[in-house]
Amino acid sequence: MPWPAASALLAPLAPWFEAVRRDLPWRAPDLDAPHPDPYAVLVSELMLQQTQVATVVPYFIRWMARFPTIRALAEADEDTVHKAWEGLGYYRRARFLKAAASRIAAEGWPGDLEGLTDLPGLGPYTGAAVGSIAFQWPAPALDGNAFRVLARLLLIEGDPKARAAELRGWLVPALEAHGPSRMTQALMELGATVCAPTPACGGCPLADRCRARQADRTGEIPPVARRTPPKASALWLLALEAEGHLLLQAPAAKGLLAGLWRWPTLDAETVPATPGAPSLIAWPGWTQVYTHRRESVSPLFLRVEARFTAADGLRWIPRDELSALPLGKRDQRLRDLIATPGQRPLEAPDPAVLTRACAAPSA
DNA sequence: CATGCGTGGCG
DNA sequence: TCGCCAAGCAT
Repeated sequence: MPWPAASALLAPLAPWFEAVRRDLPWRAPDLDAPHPDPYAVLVSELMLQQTQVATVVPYFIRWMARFPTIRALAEADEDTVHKAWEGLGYYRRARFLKAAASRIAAEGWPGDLEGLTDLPGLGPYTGAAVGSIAFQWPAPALDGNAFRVLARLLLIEGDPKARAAELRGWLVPALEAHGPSRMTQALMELGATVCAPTPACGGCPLADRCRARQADRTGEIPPVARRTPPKASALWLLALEAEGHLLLQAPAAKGLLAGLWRWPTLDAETVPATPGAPSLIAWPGWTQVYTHRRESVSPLFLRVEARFTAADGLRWIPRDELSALPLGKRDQRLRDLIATPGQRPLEAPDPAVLTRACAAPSA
């Protein structure tokens, strides 16, 4: 069955959004004008990738105070940028955002959708979101929310992302009729608050025309994708102190927690626990969960007499400079622990083994 | 194109 | 406790 015209089908979304929309710090009051600060839209959209609104709000406010303009961000150093992103996750977004700011500072804002999508960290969704919300271009932005709403409304079988191009073309007249910024945000807001994975159809402005609802199939549209189970590992997380300095691993260029400083880790499989361990302080461990990994973390604190020549990638950091370094949640947790008294462990690795593992190979 | 990338909240 | 997932993107 062919789809009805988008402009008429989605018309109830516009007044609904005007009535329910939240006053978020990146939103402009006037939905019909270009946004007064496209940079604010860019920042918010990068932060909102795979991240919920409530989590983003405080980060956005601090970020805009710290880097108020494209130029301020373009000129910032990488540790500062990561520090402002610390705890938000998916840290390469921070590097992409800085790289995008550098390009915009040098070349100005792109003049079309393709130019936006070519910026680092901007794909089909984010490019269209910035284009429609910041510049009022009729570029449909399809995120997970929008795909779910449209899949149900139009009763699309299978993965709606496979029909993204078709859906975007279908949506353009609706954006032109009701306003690109208004329609883009309304579609996502509906998916986030009403047409959620478990829908609340009673509050939906499109309930009377929703094909999935008419077929009583909202529970199975769209289908949920299977995901690969996380890999499990176990490690010692080591805070090693000497002469008022702590041993940290410098940021990696790619991979998990790239761009962040980390405590040295030792594979718990290769460094067996030994009873005693008199000079160590340990705390009860915890399970650290990432998207594709589960780490069983055992935090340790070891003081040694003198700084030794550290292994490649490890650096001695003065204790009072530690708080300025960006760390992931796992490493923040040990940073917090060493500020408080600990307990002697019953089981821990041999301190000599830990020290040796962090030292440069002797000549 | 399947996989990797963080974290917090929810049922 | 645990699995699911949230305004995706790059490789």
